[in-house]
Amino acid sequence: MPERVVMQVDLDYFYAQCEEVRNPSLRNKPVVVCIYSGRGGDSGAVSTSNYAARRYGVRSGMPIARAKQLLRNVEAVFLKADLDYYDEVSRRVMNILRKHADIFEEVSVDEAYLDVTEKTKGDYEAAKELALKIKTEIMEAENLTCSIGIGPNKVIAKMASDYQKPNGVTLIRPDEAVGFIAELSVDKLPGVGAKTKQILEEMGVKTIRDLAKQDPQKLISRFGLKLGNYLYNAANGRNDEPVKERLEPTQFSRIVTLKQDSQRIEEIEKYVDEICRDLYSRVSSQGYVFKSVGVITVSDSLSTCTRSATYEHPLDSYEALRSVSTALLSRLLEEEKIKIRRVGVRVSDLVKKRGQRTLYDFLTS
DNA sequence: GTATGCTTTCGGC
DNA sequence: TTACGGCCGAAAGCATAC
Repeated sequence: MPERVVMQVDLDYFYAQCEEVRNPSLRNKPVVVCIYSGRGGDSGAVSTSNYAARRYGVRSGMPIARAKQLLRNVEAVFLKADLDYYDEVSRRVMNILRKHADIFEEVSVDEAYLDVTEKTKGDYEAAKELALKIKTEIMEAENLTCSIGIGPNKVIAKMASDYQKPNGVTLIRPDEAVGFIAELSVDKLPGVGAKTKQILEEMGVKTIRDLAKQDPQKLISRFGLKLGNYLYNAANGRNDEPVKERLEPTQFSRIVTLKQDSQRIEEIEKYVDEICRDLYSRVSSQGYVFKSVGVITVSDSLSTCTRSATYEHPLDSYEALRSVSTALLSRLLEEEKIKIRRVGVRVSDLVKKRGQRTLYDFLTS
């Protein structure tokens, strides 16, 4: 296969940066974007924060009360996340990115891969020019900065964009890839979290250079065929995962925090009813029915439990979703003697309703 | 034993 | 000192069929 040119674009501290754009007086101050649980006070978690807040140790996922503690002596701003607004900004930015790619893959609200092999004719200098042009265009249209990584595959492009942020451009040519990642810690490799890192550490593997020298059979026996092969190849700068368009969502879910912890099914069912109503209207308005339904619970000790069911024919009404969800919930509550803090419902195995144009139809028309 | 498909958990943002 | 969201996609885990 001829050498590819892959670009990864990451919008910097996205939610907090959107807030700075909407209200420029926030710049220079620590900004913490929060999702409140609805239990009152500071109950909830930090979604993201700007770099001024990060300097004080604020991190995504942290309890809001802890972030307030870290920022107690500072003039900081805490905001409730406005997800609809961020989605709208994201949609406009993705439309800019899409038109510069041969193949475009939207990974999340703030991240995308672009295969630009043909657009650049395989020339890395041209790719760097294109990255600068994209950054300028996003700045002029939305006042947003982003970080861009360019490399011969998705893994190298992602690690390149992580290398210099915020507002960076990092170019790694094919012959530089192995050297660029060699001395980084293994957990810089996408897909290596705390668990894999610890196992590797026990094998005496700390850096990606160490990982690249391992016997691939040994990695496969420890991590399985798929992850073992991935680790071995990625550590050696190789990754053949294609950039591919994601035209349709694969699941929808909605989860809420109860006003207070409960183990009473009648109480929890009230929330499930409401969630099903809301979720069904969202899924239906986007033209989908679904063959799988799952309920998710989070206990008072923050452990997660789920139950799900798959049917041969798609479910296509709120009533069906509610009745399946409550049945799954009662089964879960019988089997697990836990106090529930949060409850949610998920639908997957989506099927497009008849007569609905797919996103693919729309984009290619 | 292996392939397949469904359920549950994990991890990133 | 503690504190704790709402999504998503994909991997891991498990059961079943052959």
